[in-house]
Amino acid sequence: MNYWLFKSEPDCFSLQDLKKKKTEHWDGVRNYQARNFLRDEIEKGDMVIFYHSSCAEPSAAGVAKVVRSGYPDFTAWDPHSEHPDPKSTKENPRWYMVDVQFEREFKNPVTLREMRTMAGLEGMQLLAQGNRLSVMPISKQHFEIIVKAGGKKK
DNA sequence: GCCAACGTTGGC
DNA sequence: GCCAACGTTGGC
Repeated sequence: MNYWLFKSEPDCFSLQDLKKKKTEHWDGVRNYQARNFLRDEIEKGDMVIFYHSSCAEPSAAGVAKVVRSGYPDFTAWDPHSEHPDPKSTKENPRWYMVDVQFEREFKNPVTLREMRTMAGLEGMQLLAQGNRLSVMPISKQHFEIIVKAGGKKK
């Protein structure tokens, strides 16, 4: 089993939105490196840190679980979707997505600011300078440290 | 809103 | 295949 970190802008789609919907497809990723993870490496049963980016307090908000591995992102085919791509077709899909299920909301969201100073998170890709990937791997150790710091919400 | 870091595009 | 121009991300 592998661990991942997914970024989302909470104004767009937050962990609380996922909580309400229970399960949702993680569509709209339009970056090849992230696409390769979604298509080739992320498997059913993998765990995900749900990270809120581009907001007042960027932070790890909770945990989600992958319930369906990579399949074509059909929103790319729809000219009226958020992220249409006319070069992606049903016959030759360019973009992929997975389905995630709500697992846990942290009692205390773990802010980026905190993560930069927390022991044991050295080398985490999220903390690397200029990191822009919206889907990235995270080690089991780093995953567990963040989950522990986040705590359980009743 | 600014801007550094990065990915993508397209002319050559 | 290089690289300048451009667009986007995302923290601050």
